[in-house]
Amino acid sequence: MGVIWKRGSASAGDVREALAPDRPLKDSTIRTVLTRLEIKGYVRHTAEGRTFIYSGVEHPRNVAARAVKHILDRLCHGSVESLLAGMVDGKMVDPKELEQIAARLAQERAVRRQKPKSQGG
Amino acid sequence: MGVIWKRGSASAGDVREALAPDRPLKDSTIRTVLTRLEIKGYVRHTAEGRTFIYSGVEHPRNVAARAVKHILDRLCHGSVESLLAGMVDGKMVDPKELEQIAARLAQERAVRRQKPKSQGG
DNA sequence: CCTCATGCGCTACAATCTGTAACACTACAT
DNA sequence: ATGTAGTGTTACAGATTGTAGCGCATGAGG
Repeated sequence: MGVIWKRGSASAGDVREALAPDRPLKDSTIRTVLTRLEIKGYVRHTAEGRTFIYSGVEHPRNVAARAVKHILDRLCHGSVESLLAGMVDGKMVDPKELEQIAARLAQERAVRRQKPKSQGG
Repeated sequence: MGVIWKRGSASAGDVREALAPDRPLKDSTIRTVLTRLEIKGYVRHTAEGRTFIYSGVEHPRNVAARAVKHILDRLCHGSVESLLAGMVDGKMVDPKELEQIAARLAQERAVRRQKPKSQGG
């Protein structure tokens, strides 16, 4: 997945080359994994000539968001506050920074509300 | 895990009873799972007479925080902002609410700084 | 002391997931 | 026709997960 996300899309060969320094894998290995990922719905492919080009079905950020939601529900009774508190506690985020991020996010939303018919998406 | 976290601690029997309505499992099944959890370090037990009382090693909130950190690193290049943006996007959190939470968290930290020698251990 | 119920340790077994790969077949370039 | 790159199919070991049986020890009761 990493490789595909980093590059946007990639063929089996591309993935193989990208991974090669770390893990010199056989061509078939890569393809097996790619196929499995596709079966699970994480990637999709289109044929470019006789070569399959794989690309992620979803933005990693969305995948992340869903994963976190899952954690949230299972481990924090759905409370975002509890989760963030835990992260602050574990020094994974700085509360000050968090405030700024939250502010930016809120403002962004506000802007989007103001002009909801921007032709994006 | 859920049962143990909800109750703080529990014996195999307790867990079994708690789970029974949903999934009527054999006694040995529960114990196997509990043992496995212990091997993996998620729970710990103390003997109460001949009965083992299991309790979680860590607060679920900490477990959650670590899990999220993992996601953060793998899927968001470590950017909290990206993650939260994704969650706002997916309507998992409200940015307004996020601001409030961040504010509370920041203040909480500030307070803790001010009187760092509160005897809470 | 003998017997019964309760709870533990150990072992088991199928299903699934994960990592790795070989082999056979096809299509394109020469 | 031949070689090469790329595909589909199949395989296989190790780990994880869900579920459970069996035998042994120990406390309760007679």
